[in-house]
Amino acid sequence: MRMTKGVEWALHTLLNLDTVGGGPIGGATLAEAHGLPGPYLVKQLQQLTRAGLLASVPGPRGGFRLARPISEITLLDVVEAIEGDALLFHCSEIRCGGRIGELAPPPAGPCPVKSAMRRAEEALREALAAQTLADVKADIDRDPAIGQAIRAAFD
Amino acid sequence: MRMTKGVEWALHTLLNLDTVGGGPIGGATLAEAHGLPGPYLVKQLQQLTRAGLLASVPGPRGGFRLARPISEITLLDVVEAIEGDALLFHCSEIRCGGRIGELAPPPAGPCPVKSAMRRAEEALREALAAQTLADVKADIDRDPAIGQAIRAAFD
DNA sequence: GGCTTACTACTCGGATACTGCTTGTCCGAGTTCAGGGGG
DNA sequence: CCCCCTGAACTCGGACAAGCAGTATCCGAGTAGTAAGCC
Repeated sequence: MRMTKGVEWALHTLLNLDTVGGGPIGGATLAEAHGLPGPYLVKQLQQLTRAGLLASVPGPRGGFRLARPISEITLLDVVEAIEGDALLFHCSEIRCGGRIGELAPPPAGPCPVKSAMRRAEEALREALAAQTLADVKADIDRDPAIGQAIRAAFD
Repeated sequence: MRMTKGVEWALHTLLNLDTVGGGPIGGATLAEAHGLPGPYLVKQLQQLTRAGLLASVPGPRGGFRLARPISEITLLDVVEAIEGDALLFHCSEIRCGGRIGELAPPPAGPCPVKSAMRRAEEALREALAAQTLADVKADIDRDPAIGQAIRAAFD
């Protein structure tokens, strides 16, 4: 039950793109800003592009730019873009296997264990969807020096 | 971001132990009930024992029994026992690495990205802690045939 | 007949292989920009 | 002097290895029950 590093990388990179603004920025440049392995970060950014969070422009002077303002990007959008839409708890329906499955017909309703876990998982998704990247950036901007350093790193 | 199968196995096994009641039940018997690989299920049950949810008794006629009533076992207890207490989102503090880290001193406060993710994760933990195994069992017992089949499988 | 004792069978417990996913890297297709040549 | 064309360099995109955690399995340590032997 561990989240991929790509989520952290994507979040910071999206925030950097908003802080710097302007035209597209190359994947290598974005990676150097945080000391990340360039090609692998690009792999994650491609998933963000497929999810519609980023737009990629090829060729020289190309790179990635935000597809929409960060106030319209939630944490859930980023997590789902990187991690996929696979659920946290996958029910294997083991209640229908083994001796219990042989002795009783498959129950009609959904698995109560699955339902209970699904409720908890829904709480996570709601909490992720309730926060946008703009909220996070407002927290970062309490210290103006940080935004200044980020802009300087991309010159 | 996928939960271990062991969580599902542990939840069903704990519920079975409560349904059957009585003395300890061997790991192999518990595994056959759901058609699970026996030795591996025992490995998970050992973690539940270490967490204080189960009590193990060695020797013939031994096995595992509940260490406390399921009304005092939450979903969070089970998840933490199996998955460990590692957080879902691990912050690598990449904001302090690369060019940004070279240009600016390490920020004082906690990473806002980490804080935002931590809030969402806390919502998950609260939702897991709010549900006990007794709640799940009450849902299962709506169909009396299921409990009957479970008890029959352990005869 | 009752008690002690040794044995056996069954249990948990940890140490040991195997598989799939995360992580990391590389090379190729496509596009823009720049420079040179022609009109 | 302006326009067109060709070349090159830089970008993204997907295909290709390495490391690690989850998955599955096995064998050893320990204990209770049992049966035999002795008093």
